[in-house]
Amino acid sequence: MFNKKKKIETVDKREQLMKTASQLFGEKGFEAVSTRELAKAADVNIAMIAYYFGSKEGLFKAMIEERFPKTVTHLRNIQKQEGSAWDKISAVIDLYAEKMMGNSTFHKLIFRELSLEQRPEHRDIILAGIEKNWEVIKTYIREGQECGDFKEDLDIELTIASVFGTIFQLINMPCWTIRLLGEKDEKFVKSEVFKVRMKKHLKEMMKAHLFTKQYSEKIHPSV
Amino acid sequence: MFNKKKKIETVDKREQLMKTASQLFGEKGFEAVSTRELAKAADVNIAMIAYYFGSKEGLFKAMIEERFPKTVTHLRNIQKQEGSAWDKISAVIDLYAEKMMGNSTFHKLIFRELSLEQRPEHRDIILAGIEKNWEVIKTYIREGQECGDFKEDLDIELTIASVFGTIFQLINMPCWTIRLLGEKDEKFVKSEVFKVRMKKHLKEMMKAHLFTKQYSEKIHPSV
DNA sequence: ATAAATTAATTAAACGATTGATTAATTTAA
DNA sequence: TTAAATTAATCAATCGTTTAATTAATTTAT
Repeated sequence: MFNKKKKIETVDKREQLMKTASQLFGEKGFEAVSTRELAKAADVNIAMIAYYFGSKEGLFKAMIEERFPKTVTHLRNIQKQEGSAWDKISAVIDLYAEKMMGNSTFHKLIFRELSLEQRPEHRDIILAGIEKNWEVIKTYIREGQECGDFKEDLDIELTIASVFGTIFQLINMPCWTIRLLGEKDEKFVKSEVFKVRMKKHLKEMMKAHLFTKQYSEKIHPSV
Repeated sequence: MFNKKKKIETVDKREQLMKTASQLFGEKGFEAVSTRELAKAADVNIAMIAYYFGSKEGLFKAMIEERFPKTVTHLRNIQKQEGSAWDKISAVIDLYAEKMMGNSTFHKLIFRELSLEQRPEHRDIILAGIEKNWEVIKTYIREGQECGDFKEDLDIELTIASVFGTIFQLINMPCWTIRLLGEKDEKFVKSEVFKVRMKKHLKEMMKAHLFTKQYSEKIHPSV
């Protein structure tokens, strides 16, 4: 055979392991997934974990490092686009709703890792990746304050926590969410209908929270 | 000896196991804590786990069932007290801030369990305990709507998710929170200062979110 | 009330099973 | 031919659980 299967298959099996790990670790937790279960699900020999990643933990670390979404670029692109400060906050909400819903099992993993006191090294990697994003979001909020649209006395950090917390709560605990919403199927939290509803709620809440009374009067004059 | 040591010591060791399990499972996750580590930390023979709870999983289940906070009573007490609908929402925020901050390791455990697909039975126990609380909170929001204080077009369920999500995000991932707030010590998220700040933010955000424009005008007339 | 009998609580040691990791041999690709 | 990739088999260590023996507490019988 003259086809260059080597490189291709190499990448495939390494990638296959990371993909499967992301899925299984996200669903069950790192410790609950054995290397045998993982290798079988990835259709790969168990020794390949050590071959490519050194160990199960090495695979976990590599997975976080390589698959962690590089959101900061998208966030900065929002700045380049025209629009008011609110338009940018609105775009931030859209961006995170899309990102976290599109990769919910991975984000389950990420946030679970942050709630554990097991692997400080992983936490540092994750937080380093997130921290930059906060700064961009803060810029947008301050921009709205400077032009007089947003309130001056906002708790900017906790406002960010509320946006993340809302999405996280809804996405990472599907059983909680469907119970709250009275839905039957857990797949509902992955649906377009739910995504629209979540975005709408977050934007309405943030609008009321961020904008000054004056602005609110201007666009919604009282009867 | 005529002292009734038996019953007393029995309760002690059983209780000691549950207390230690709550702590360790909360910090490290259920699977990451071995029965030996648990028994040693609880200063109890390893066989006592099987003796009192049947198994490690049995201990976990018993711990959730027996230690899960019975919040619904406190929530209903809020109803009995006088005050506006907003006073009740405000009291709900206070209640949950206090409860979740006062027992953060246990709540880490609870919410982590809801994000996993491992033990459906545990999820059902937890959700059954939470569900009743939602209904009470919904009553208070509807009350505010009926008397004209709150907006008519609120997404009540997602509003609840935002309150829970904010607290959860801040409490259950201390490393995330101190990084966001620029603090050094993880103990900050357990401090009184932080608790006050969290309550203040949540109440201000919810005030802006829940109240009608008319009401907002009435108490904060624009210049 | 006291001794004997019974039950409950506790222990150290060991159980088989499974864990993550490694080996040495084999296959594949360059 | 050589290096990389892949395999089945095996490693010691640890896992949750159980055992059989012992101590402590309670009940029963006298």
